[in-house]
Amino acid sequence: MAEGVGMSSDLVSNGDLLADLTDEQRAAVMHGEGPLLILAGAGSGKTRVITRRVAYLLRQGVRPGSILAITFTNKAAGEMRNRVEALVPGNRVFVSTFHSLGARLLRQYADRLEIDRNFTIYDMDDRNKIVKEALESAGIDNVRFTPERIGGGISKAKNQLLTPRQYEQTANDFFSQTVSKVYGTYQKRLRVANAMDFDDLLYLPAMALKLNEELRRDLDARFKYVLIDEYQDTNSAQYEIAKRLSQDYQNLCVVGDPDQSIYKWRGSDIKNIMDFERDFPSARVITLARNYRSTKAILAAADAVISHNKQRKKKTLVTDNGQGDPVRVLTFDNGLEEAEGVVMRIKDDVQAGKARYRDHAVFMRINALTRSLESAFVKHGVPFQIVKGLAFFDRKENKDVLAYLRLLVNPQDTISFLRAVNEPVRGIGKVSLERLVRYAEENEMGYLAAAGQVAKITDIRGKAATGLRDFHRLMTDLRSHLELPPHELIKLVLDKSGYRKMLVDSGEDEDADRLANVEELVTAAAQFHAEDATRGLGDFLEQITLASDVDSWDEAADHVSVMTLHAAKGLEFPIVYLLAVEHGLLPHERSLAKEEDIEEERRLCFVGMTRAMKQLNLCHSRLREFRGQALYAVPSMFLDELPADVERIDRAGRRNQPRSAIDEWRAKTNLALTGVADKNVTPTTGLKPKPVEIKPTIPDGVDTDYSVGAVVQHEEYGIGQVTNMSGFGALRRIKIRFAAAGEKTFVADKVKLKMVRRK
DNA sequence: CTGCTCGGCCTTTTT
DNA sequence: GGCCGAGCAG
Repeated sequence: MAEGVGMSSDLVSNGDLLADLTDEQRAAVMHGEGPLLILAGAGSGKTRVITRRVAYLLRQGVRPGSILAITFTNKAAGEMRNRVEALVPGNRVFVSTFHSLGARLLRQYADRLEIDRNFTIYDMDDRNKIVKEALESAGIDNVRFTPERIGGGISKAKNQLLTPRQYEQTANDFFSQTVSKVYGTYQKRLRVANAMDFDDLLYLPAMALKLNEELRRDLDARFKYVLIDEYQDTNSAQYEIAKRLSQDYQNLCVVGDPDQSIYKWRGSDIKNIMDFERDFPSARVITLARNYRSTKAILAAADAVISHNKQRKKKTLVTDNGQGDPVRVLTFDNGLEEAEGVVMRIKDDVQAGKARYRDHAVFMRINALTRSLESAFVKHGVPFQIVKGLAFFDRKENKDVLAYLRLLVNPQDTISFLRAVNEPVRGIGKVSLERLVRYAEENEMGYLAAAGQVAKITDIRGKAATGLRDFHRLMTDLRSHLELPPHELIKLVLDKSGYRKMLVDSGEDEDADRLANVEELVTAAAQFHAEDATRGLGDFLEQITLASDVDSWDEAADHVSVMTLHAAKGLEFPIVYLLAVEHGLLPHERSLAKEEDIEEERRLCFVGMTRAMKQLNLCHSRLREFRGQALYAVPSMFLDELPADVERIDRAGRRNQPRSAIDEWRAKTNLALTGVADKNVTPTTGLKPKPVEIKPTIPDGVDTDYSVGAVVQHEEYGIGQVTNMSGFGALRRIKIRFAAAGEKTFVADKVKLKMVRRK
């Protein structure tokens, strides 16, 4: 659940905005004009304070249009918008992330900035492809540095507002010099494709505000009040935007907590918050130190850890909450037992009536660790949602269809052209495409336009030539329907491109799943259109690309939430499990070289710990499987920093457990695990625990016991019959044929159905 | 020239 | 476990 949801007072509708606030909170809400810095410790009710402040300003007569509120995720933006509207009905304030704001400004002021407003937003995959092309055209063999690393370098440069030329001046090591060699080419390639990467969405507006005084003045006057949440995680570009929007009207209110700065690696600069008073000498500073979220035990533990950071202003969180359960450190033998142990504990809790599934969250440092958990959840029939990296829109089939759509909106889009042109197969191979690209570049035209002139490209003949001509005709035809609502257009793409036919004809199970997924893409677009019919295909695509991981998180459903520590920022849960608190994972091994990086890892740990309201469990294993290898894992240094009164439970996974694979191994070899932690027992000699056989079955318990043939009732479409089921866990899809609406595919976990007749 | 398959390589965190 | 590139068959 989001921060503050637990406080009933947030449900005040149109009532007194101030009555239930502390003196400090009230001061922050009522602060009039001028810069304001709110240093808000974890759990101090900051979201609530910003929301109330916006509502307060509105009640004071400030026009909604002159308020700009910046949040860290689109989800947080939506929530704030709704809460403000509940407090001050009829007032829609502009709440957005920095990136969405940037995209909006770029499109709105496209003419003044001389850009094409139909630009495509490139995600990291797209970015890396462009980097790769740039590396190739610069003749740099990408053996030394991966496109990802180079792309990261370019990203950092842009976040620091360095132009290719400026960056060149600062490049004094081999890596930066390599980055410098492709940075300019990279930008050119983006512009040719009429594409923006994530960083451009900040870089270009920041530059425009810096260099175009007229535009700056306009926007400063338009957004007289600017509020920024999570200010400790702003980078230089975001800082520039904030500052330039707050020169003539210095009503800039920033909220943050230096102890929760966890994005230094992507350019965020803790100095922005530390130096706020220097940037705005008239700033008022309000500190919110009282914590309303956690028990004393949890706060003491979190405080003990974070106080080991040297680069830090000392501060202590206090709470009136009770002492609560002791913080637990759970030690497991291996990752499998850890996953099972955590899931079993959660299940026990729920079955004992102590908590609901939705009260639990499991955090981890890296996405890869979610996999073992997923199996355990499925095996024990515990409902869960992984707030994850590999999301719905990242699946191949959806990316393919989205490539068509992007190319429709922006015919210059090179990456999307290359993705869509031979999917389904049209007999256009690598060589023909290289020739087409060369032709397009020589004639300074888009790839799609070049495909339209394929007759002029003498070295493309036969199948490839026909395929390209067909593809160009297809896109021309589809483009004439661009004004259709997004879902209609997607259907048209699926039919006319042959993509649907390809999946239907294939007969592979996997392709049936894919078909269900692209059908669901249609549903998603239809929903998008239903929410606001004024938004078109371009808006749909933008929303998908700019959506953050937590945006897809369903906080209302009764399931355990699983996510990375980064995604957990800003959330709170009664019971929290932190997985794999081990040296090399938290702190991550890539951070071990520098003390300042370790401090960021410690802040990350702190963020995770302070999400917990009632109970906090820190888990680690003796053995960690990684890349198919089992390695001995050392407990994290952060565990040593905990206060003495934490409860340490060893071999926590043995409770309620069948004999584990490692127990069997131990019995067989007659060795005590702890005594042989050295090289003569390698994973290949049998140490690697055999995974307990886990079949991807449907979780039992929850209402997912539909089967093909069952008759169900849907609240919107009425009675229907289940015609197909596919996938499992969160990915489980159910296909239902309705009398009136025809066949629809749903996510089984999400769809609300009433069983009419079992099969 | 195209398209499929197999094997080697890498793996933090994200808008 | 997943992606890319090399190698091979049509």
